[in-house]
Amino acid sequence: MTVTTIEKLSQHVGQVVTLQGWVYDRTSKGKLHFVLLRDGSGIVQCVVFRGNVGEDFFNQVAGAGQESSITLTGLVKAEPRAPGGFEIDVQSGRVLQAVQGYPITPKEHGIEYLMEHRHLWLRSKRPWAVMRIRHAVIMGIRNFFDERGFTCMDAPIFTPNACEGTSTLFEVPYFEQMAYLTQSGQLYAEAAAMALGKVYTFGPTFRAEKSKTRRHLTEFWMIEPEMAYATLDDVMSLAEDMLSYVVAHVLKTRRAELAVLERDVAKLEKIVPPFPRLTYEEASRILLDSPEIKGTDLAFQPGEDFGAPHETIISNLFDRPVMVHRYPAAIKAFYMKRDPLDPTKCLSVDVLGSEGVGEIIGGSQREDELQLLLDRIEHEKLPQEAFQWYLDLRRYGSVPHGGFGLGLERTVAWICGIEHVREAIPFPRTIYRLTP
RNA sequence: UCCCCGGUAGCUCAAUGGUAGAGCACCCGGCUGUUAACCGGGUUGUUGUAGGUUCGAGCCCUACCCGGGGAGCCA
Repeated sequence: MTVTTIEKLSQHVGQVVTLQGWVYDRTSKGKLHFVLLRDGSGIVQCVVFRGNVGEDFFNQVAGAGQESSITLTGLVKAEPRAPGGFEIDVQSGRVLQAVQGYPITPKEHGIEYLMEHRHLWLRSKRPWAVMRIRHAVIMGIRNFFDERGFTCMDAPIFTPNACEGTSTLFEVPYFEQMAYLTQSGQLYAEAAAMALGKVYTFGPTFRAEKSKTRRHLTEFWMIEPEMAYATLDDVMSLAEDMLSYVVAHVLKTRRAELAVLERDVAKLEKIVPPFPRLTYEEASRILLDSPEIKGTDLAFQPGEDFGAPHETIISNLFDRPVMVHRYPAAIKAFYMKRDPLDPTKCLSVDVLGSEGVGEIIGGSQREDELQLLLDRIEHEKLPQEAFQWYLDLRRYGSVPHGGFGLGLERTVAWICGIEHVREAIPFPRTIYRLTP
């Protein structure tokens, strides 16, 4: 007898197989049960006739509510009446645990209730699809960098100081001193790039910002490639190629999951290079002329950073991600290199996801001249002693280099077409949620 | 930190200041093709907490707690 998984059933039509899973839903009709069985790889309808399995097992299934653990053995049939097109004609089985009163029913639930039961909610179709796509995104990213000769070099999570100095950090006791949870692996990625040329970090990142929006988590995963001998153009090309590669990988391997989420696949199929590139100045002119916000509280102030509504306006003009580059240096981080053609600007880029989802990537060419970097650190009133090791990178063999940071959950949310990043991570951490 | 919204049965929600309700879930019975099954019957309440106003508060007032949406900041 073959033990298999639901996603492989098409290879077993006409055979007797055993499935190991849980009752996703059941409807009973006198002498038969329709058991929707899920096993993590998918969901399949199993038909249990009293005449085929015997009184005993039939009655056990009758008492097996949602999420009862159960194994079923039966004949795999192609069956157009069944959801998914396949069906198991059950011959025997075993109820490991009969469950009554599973808290998440097929009916509607509020988000608070679902978040409170996230450990169980993960079993439902929608989180299942999102998590499978999240995995495909991660695999796509790793394959992309691997194919391009990047080495994964993860940065520490305990850090001695702020890397950008501005964001709020989580402080934790570290023996006799205080440490901070990392808010970016970038400075370490720069050191790694000087050692291995092309590298990326892939790890959790922590921001103690008191943000309460659909785009924010206090703990999220970030991918940060960094390349020696790279310019801003190289950084933008890398971002464009990587996003296209990842979307193509998801389209190739996660069609069923996108269908569960009712994602408009045609919109994803348009995500191919080249992405539109706008300078900050060009984007500013669009915003200043935008009738949507002209004269309102949201009106754009030249020289300022873009707010979320501004990003949405720009992103909605295109059918693929937009790269906005050369922001004013004054509103960007100290390590970003000035534009030699306009020293008020820096060689930075933000990539705004399509369909108005906002920023998914922030990157730049880094300042590689020691003195200019020292000037910036002083100007920003950052503690110079904390950056001595970082400054060494400019003392010993400094080269032009750059990279970016990609927010994994924002990317997954964008590809899945879901509203809120909290659904793009298994156990979200937000300002008011630390459990489960 | 600021602005807005919410908290009533296990869940989703109703309820002019005047007896706290429905659907679903759950339990019992019926049904060999269900897709959120259907039909009949049944069980379910510290109205977030603490005060206050009132003859009378789920409803009005105050404070607090919890959550949701947004701003700022960011990925």
